[in-house]
Amino acid sequence: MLKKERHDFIMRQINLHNRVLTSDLVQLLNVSEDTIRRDLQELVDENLLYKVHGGALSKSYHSSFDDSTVYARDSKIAIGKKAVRLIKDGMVVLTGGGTTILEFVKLLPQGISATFFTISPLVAVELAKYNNIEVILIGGLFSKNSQVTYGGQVITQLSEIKADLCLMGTSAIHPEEGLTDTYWEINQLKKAMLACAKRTAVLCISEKLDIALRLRVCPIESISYLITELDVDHESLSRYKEKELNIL
Amino acid sequence: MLKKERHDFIMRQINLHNRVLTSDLVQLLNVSEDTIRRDLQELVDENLLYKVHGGALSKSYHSSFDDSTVYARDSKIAIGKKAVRLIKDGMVVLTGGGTTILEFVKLLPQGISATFFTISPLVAVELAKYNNIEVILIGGLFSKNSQVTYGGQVITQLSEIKADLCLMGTSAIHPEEGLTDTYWEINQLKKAMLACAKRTAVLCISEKLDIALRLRVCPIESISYLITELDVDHESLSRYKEKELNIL
DNA sequence: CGCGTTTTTGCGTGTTTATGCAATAAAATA
DNA sequence: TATTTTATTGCATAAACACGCAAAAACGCG
Repeated sequence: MLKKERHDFIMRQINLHNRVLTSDLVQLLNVSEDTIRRDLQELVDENLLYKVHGGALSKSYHSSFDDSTVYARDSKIAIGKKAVRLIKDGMVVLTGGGTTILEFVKLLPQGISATFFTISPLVAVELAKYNNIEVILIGGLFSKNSQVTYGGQVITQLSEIKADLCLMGTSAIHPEEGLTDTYWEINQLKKAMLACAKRTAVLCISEKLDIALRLRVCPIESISYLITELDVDHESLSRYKEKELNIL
Repeated sequence: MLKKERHDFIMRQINLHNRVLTSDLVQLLNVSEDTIRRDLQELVDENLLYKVHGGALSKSYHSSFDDSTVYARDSKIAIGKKAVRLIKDGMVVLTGGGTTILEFVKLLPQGISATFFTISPLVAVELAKYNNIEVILIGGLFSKNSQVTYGGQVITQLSEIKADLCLMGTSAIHPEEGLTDTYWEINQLKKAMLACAKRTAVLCISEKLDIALRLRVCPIESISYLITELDVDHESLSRYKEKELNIL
């Protein structure tokens, strides 16, 4: 492999993941640490990345990333970390859209190998950064509000999928009313997603607990996992605990 | 073997594999290293390839070096502006992916009303910013490299679409060889896209002119519009003009 | 044809580049 | 603080390179 190609490879990794570990590159490229260090140094000289102890970081990552604008980002990261624990190698996972799911994707471990179906283009793009994840984007009408595909075509395609786990964000959850939503189309969509997965995990920041909206997606019993940023023993969750769903 | 033949051989290797090693060429062509180096140097002088220590790389292989700063952005905006002129209210348009298409989308006039099918999630997200554009994302396997959906499912769905216009980016275009590409899946995809649109516009920055890659997508006659950043009367385009396709 | 010129090619020599190794220093981690 | 991990530095080696030279081939032209 030519040096230039190695540099390109490194830059791709950086642009993709915003970071690289020296040790990873040594393995991936099959060269000595020294070579990688020299490569990184040269890329630094060209002003293409930041070098840090253990690897390198993307330059753009620090300056221009609007991660901060995500509402309640810390909570969503906490939720994401818990959700990651549910993912095992070889799984077939179906995900919805939304910023919580997006944070979850960013927290997946590098080497993970799995198949992901998703109705969210942004989630697909983020998932594509993992080499061993197969990404299938479910196509259809694209919703300007929720930034996911929806409509009959999506539901038809969902009906052909059999997933081990479905991860979905939520608009509202209530101990008695279960999962609810405001829009008919999204409601239908969620029903279809639930139907095609063995188990479903609901990612839900605490402020959406105990709310019931107009349309019912499913009773609380249809959900396998409820993931919030709260401690498992937090009192807000007590009424959900009684319902025998796993709380993370 | 004549020098010219050797040069052609080298260029073929480059277009095929995006790279060549000096040592390989020495073996394959049975000449001294010096000769190969001289050959490569001459090809560099003709602006046909990129020379690096150990061999040479294709010029069109800009890799995916800088994701953050779109390569040749100005040219792509110029192309985008021209492409916008083709879009009329009420049209059904099919688009591929790539940065050129993305720039085009950003340049669309606000009020425009149309239906867009696309295989690119990023394009879909961008299109969603227009209130009167209906966006249909065609789903399927998601390609990590080209960031578009591909595969049998995509092609099946494409076959059910009838679009007025197809806009696609290009890897290479050549007056005799037509549209060509390196990857089988992308090749198939482009064929399917062409087949479902009445007319096709190819968005192509000038440096991709006169290049022929391994796999043929279609002859030049199947294309309706060729859009580059160059002036219509630029001499680089003269050989395309003869082919009676519209040049913008 | 003859003869000078240009082109092409390979070889020798010295230089530069790429890469790994080893010893040491610095940083992170426990 | 002790220990492990990661960095730095200098050095060695092999590969790749540049340059000049010379032989051979191709060319041009009277």
